[in-house]
Amino acid sequence: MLSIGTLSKKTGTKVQTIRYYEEIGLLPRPGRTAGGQRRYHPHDLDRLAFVRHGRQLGFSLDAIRELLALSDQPQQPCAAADSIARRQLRQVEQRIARLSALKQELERMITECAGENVAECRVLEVLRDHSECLTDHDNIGA
Amino acid sequence: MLSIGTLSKKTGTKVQTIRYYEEIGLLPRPGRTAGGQRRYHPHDLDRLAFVRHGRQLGFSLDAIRELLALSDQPQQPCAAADSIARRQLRQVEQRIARLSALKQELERMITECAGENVAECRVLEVLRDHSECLTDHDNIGA
DNA sequence: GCAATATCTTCAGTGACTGAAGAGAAAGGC
DNA sequence: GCCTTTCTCTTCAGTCACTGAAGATATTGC
Repeated sequence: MLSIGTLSKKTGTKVQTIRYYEEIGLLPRPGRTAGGQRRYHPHDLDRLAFVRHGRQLGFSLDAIRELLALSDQPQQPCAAADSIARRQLRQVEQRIARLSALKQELERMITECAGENVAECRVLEVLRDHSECLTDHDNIGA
Repeated sequence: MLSIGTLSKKTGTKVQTIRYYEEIGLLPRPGRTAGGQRRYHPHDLDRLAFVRHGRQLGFSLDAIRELLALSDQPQQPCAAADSIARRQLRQVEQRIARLSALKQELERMITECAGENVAECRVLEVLRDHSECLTDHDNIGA
């Protein structure tokens, strides 16, 4: 039986985060001691590690919820898990593409900065200049 | 004199977002019609475009606030703007590095997925397997 | 038995918006 | 001038994924 602090240390998850996952139903409600403290099975540690690993891979908690539901039914075909992962991969690729464009623009701003005073500063000029504006006006999510 | 809707269309910013920027002091409080509707100067349009462009480059609103303050004082040396941009560049590079690692791991998950049923699904296996866990336990921010 | 540490609940806050409700203002057409 | 449609107003709550703090109680180690 593991305390919440032990789970926290073993997974690198803050105690409050573990309680938060419980609250939103990602982790089952654990048993309690006579005094009301949570006590976990090793099984719960695995589940939490799964969640954290998914987060580190950039999955949303909703996606992780789906993946957990899949992994609870081992007879299902794995196409669903595959498609979740592919969706995630596409999102990651999009973010990389967008960030690479930003990187280029930032580098250009910096290298072209004359270093004199703000009036000629390339950094501010780029931000001011509407014509160089990136044209996609939807998500920023950088 | 421009209505908030015109600003919204010209910059691709939602009306509520413009009001939000006003509320947090990024945009000055505009004049009002007799009926209480906001009316903007072209000057305000430029400022909003500056903000939005900064956001698209991944600057936080706080960073943009600093940049705006700099651009309001054109006699200052531009070292400050430069250092904000460099900081931003470093952050962007870090995000790209992290996302590239995620991309690799996701690709590996997907290509190795046998496609049979969940029990052998590589996607879920990777998430379950603690030993393959990325070792940095701090920020996720993907 | 006591002190130190861990855990409890509850609430509020973060960043950067977004959405909705319900009411009033402006604009265009006739 | 009136009517309808569209715009805008304020206010409040919600999003995501946590994070922090206050004040009280439990457990652990010595």
